[in-house]
Amino acid sequence: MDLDHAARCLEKLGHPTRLRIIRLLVRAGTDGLSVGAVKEHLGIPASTLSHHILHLVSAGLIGQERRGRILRCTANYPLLDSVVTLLTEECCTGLTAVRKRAG
Amino acid sequence: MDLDHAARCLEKLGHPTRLRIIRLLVRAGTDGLSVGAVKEHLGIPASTLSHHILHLVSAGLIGQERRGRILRCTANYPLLDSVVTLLTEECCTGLTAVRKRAG
DNA sequence: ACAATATTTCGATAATTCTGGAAATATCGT
DNA sequence: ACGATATTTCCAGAATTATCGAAATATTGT
Repeated sequence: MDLDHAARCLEKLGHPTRLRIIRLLVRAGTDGLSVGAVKEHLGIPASTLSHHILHLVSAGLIGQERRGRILRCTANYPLLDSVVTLLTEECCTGLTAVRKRAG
Repeated sequence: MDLDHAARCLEKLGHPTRLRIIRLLVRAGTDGLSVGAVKEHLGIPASTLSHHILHLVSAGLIGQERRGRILRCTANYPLLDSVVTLLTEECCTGLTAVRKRAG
């Protein structure tokens, strides 16, 4: 996970709709949710949703597995973890110290 | 820190140049760096840099303090912490469990 | 007032992103 | 084969973002 890859992931996460998709999928657990279920939850047009999901897939943030007509989406927990880790370690060095200082 | 605000922050962090700026400033500590110093480090035109810095300031990710001709930029550690926290708690619930399960 | 330094604003262009209706594709059950 | 369901792809338009040279602004020292 280098800085450019992290930037690409953060860019994808940095859209309200996509962040909602990720939140849904993360909360859905390892079974994930179908595209249709996500659509119901968010109440947005199918094509718009499809585009956003494609963004997330392209960055590897979610995975997909087809089960007949249904396409199941799951959060890529390890990758999300890597992004958070880089943001914490690479970019937030000293954060702990600052927080301690601030109380 | 609601989801929309987090998305705005992530969007700003999701650009290679801006992520480099943040990394520089975080590593520079609470004293931060001047715009010129950042420019030297990254080697990009002043106007381009200025725009990116404006993005980061607008999201509150960095703060600025003028000292004569020099404009000192500092990372907003608490905000960065909030973003990481939201991404972890709100969007990565179950991550620890998954990791434990995976070994 | 002037020259030098630091940074922003202007202005213009190119590129990318977002959105969603309509049509296409894929799969299923009958 | 057909109709229904699930999802994507096509297409277009609107909006936003990225880039950077040139000009403008602000500050300092002399």
